[in-house]
Amino acid sequence: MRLVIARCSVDYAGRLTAHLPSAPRLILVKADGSVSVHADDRAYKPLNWMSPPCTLKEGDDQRWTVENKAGEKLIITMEEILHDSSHELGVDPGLIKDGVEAHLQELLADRMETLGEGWTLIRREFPTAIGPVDILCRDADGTTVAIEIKRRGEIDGVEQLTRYLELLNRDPHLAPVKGVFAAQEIKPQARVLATDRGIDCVTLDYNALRGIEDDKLRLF
Amino acid sequence: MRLVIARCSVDYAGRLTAHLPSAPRLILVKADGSVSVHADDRAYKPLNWMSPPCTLKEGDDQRWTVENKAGEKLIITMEEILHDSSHELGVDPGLIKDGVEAHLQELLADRMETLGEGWTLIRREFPTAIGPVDILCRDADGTTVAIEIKRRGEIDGVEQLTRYLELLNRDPHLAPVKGVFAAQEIKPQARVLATDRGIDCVTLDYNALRGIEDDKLRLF
DNA sequence: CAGTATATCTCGAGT
DNA sequence: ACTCGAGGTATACTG
Repeated sequence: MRLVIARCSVDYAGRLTAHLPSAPRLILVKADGSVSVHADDRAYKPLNWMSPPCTLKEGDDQRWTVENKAGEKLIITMEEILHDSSHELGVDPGLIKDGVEAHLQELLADRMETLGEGWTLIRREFPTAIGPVDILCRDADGTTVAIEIKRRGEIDGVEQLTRYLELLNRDPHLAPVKGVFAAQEIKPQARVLATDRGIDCVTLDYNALRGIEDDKLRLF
Repeated sequence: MRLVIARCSVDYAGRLTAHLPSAPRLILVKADGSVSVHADDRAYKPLNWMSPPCTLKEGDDQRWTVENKAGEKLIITMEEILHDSSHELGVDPGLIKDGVEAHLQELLADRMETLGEGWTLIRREFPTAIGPVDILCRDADGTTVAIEIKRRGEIDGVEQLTRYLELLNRDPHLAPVKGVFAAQEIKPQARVLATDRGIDCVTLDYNALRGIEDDKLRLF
């Protein structure tokens, strides 16, 4: 990892064209060849960047050119180098996450009765031609139910579930298939759309589901 | 801007919980108080971060705690400081962009005849209850047409246009309203869905549109 | 390789 | 404060 603090101007030409007028900035050159240009605010997003794989050519005229295979170019014109240091970091062991959609899916699949007495799992990630349905199950009456799970339930998720339901209901072995939209939080617009389409909405309590799971584990 | 290279472990507790085992990393502390943790790969996304506004408390036990108003916490446990430097950068003049959807919309609105002879603009950003339609116009027959413009046309855009068309066609003053999905590039699946719904697809040539515009400007 | 869904998405505009 | 849409989205995963 190379850290350069420099007064520079930057031009990007690729999916769009963009220009940064001259100012002092941080330029990060990483071991994978990627380059990013940061201002002194905003944690997440660089002002400009080139994702790997890409190659950096350091011209003798203070002009750095970073290019990728698609022909996108990032040109950094150095006007004054204020700091320049390099550091060996090695490969990062990576992030361990918890609480995402995958975990909600596992937890709910393990406790279908959360949705109602007598509900039973058919399978998780039920495959269809347009992608896997998060959970396919049966309700107490034996009716097939497709469940779409999101952390935050928005309109896109309802559209997605609608497409799955259309497809599943064409299969005479499965039809009729009902829909359940399950999320930790469901946006009002998504709820309205879902209800309008006869899709039930369920708010999932992540901590409660996890608590149940913990209790289960304690039994063994 | 403060640059710290350190062997550290990191814990985030907020919208999810996440843990980074001990390894050498770059920690960026910016003038707005934001903090980000970078590995030696990937230009765009930090391993971990806290967006502003937030406050950093540097404990005496090598433990940094960054917290925001929502109670999200980023805890960095420093094990070995390998580099630590600070730099004054000042406020960045900011990015100048060109070529985004807004510009496509302007260009197309100025040259409706790109879509066919006799096509006329009604208005850009035509307001509806569920949001503005990019362009509302009339074709050569006088039929109302709603246009959705994207840089890259994917399924979401077709769904969005479909919702607009449903709504617009309920208005007897406008109905029947046809749909046109216009983008620099249209994904095959989006094209299939659009065609299936009777929506025409148009590929926009940004450079050609801009060229026409440049010619126009040259006349004055 | 392309297509799809996710993201601590971020960010900005509009209400 | 909230919602909605756009992003050079990036990134991971699946066929």
